[in-house]
Amino acid sequence: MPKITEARRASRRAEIARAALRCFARKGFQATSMAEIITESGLSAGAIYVYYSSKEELALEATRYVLDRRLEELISVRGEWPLPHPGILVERFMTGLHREIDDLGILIQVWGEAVSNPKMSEIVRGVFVTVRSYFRDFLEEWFSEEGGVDTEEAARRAETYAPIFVALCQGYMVQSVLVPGFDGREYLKSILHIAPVL
Amino acid sequence: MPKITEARRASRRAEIARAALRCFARKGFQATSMAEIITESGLSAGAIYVYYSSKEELALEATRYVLDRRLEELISVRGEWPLPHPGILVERFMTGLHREIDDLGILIQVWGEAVSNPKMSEIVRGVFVTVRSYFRDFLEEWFSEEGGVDTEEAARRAETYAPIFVALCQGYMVQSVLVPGFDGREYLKSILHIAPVL
DNA sequence: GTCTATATCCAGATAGAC
DNA sequence: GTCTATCTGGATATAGAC
Repeated sequence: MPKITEARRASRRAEIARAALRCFARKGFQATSMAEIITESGLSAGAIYVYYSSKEELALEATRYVLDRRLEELISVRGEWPLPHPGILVERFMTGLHREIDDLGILIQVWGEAVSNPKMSEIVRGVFVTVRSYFRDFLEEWFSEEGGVDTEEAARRAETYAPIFVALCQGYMVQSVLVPGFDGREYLKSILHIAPVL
Repeated sequence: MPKITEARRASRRAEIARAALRCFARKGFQATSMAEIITESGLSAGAIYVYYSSKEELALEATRYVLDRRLEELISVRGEWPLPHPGILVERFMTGLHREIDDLGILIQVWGEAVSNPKMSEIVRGVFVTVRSYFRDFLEEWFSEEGGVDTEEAARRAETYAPIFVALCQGYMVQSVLVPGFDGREYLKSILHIAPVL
């Protein structure tokens, strides 16, 4: 049983997770040592292990910490009128990302880690599916309102095109991290000129 | 000076690189130990270190090995008539990928590694830039032939839209690796219905 | 709860016989 | 060139004082 309040414990955990994230962003998950996280956090080995039982648990919690905050913001952009072009959603999503995460590289690293780590993979998959649902729901409305098709056809198209918009977000992230000189603003503008039709 | 022929040496290096890649695909770069690579290759520690001076050098060479083969194939799809929709290029690229690399996950892991490893980053950047040039050149032709615009405008649009098509390839890879149930065929088909316009 | 000090293990890389 | 055996450093995680 803990001798501190639950809130204090949660706050300490978050503090440690943030320190770990800064290290992970610099060197990646595997290449970051506990010693580095300990230094970055300003605490000691003993203290860290009171809150996290292993480096892996810490990595997973830190990852959830970043991704979940991202999703909260994403969901807050619904119910608007008139419906903007779906590309606008990509733009907002990316702008929000830049505002909250100074280093998008950590996300690319998380994907890489997820490839060989089932727990990480589950976290990532959850995020992708949520984002895809979000685009699907929006597109369904959009096709209904702007596309002049019945609801069934709108739903079908939405289901089909949602992964494309997810991909446009993912591609933005990859290129903004790994291609020096990538012009994000131009990229986002171009998406607005791409219209899904059938 | 080597006591074996250069060809034999290159063949051994490639053999080791392939063994390393199989390990990397399973566990990622950092999590793979030299002991695993040694076992997978069927050789011994001493033998490996004759051909590669460090694990890092081996990882870089193995990465180049995969990516370069990919690019060769990509470049072989030029000069066709009539010009197909640009989305067809994405389809061909992805189909080729699946044929040559059984596990696309290794590519996602390479991106993640590249985030914190400058040498890896340079390799990846080179590939992305090459692919982007390829799409740019194709789009320039395509806008000229099909878009009914002058060459200058065609060049401008090509430059603008190329990163979008690169992103569609990247997004395909990410989702096919990390989203169970991702329907690649449907995804590629949908791209054909998305027309870039200005 | 937090610290310092350390046990324990396993990694990458090398030495030297063959 | 290839092997076996091993050195050496640094990693995670723990013990025990405060």
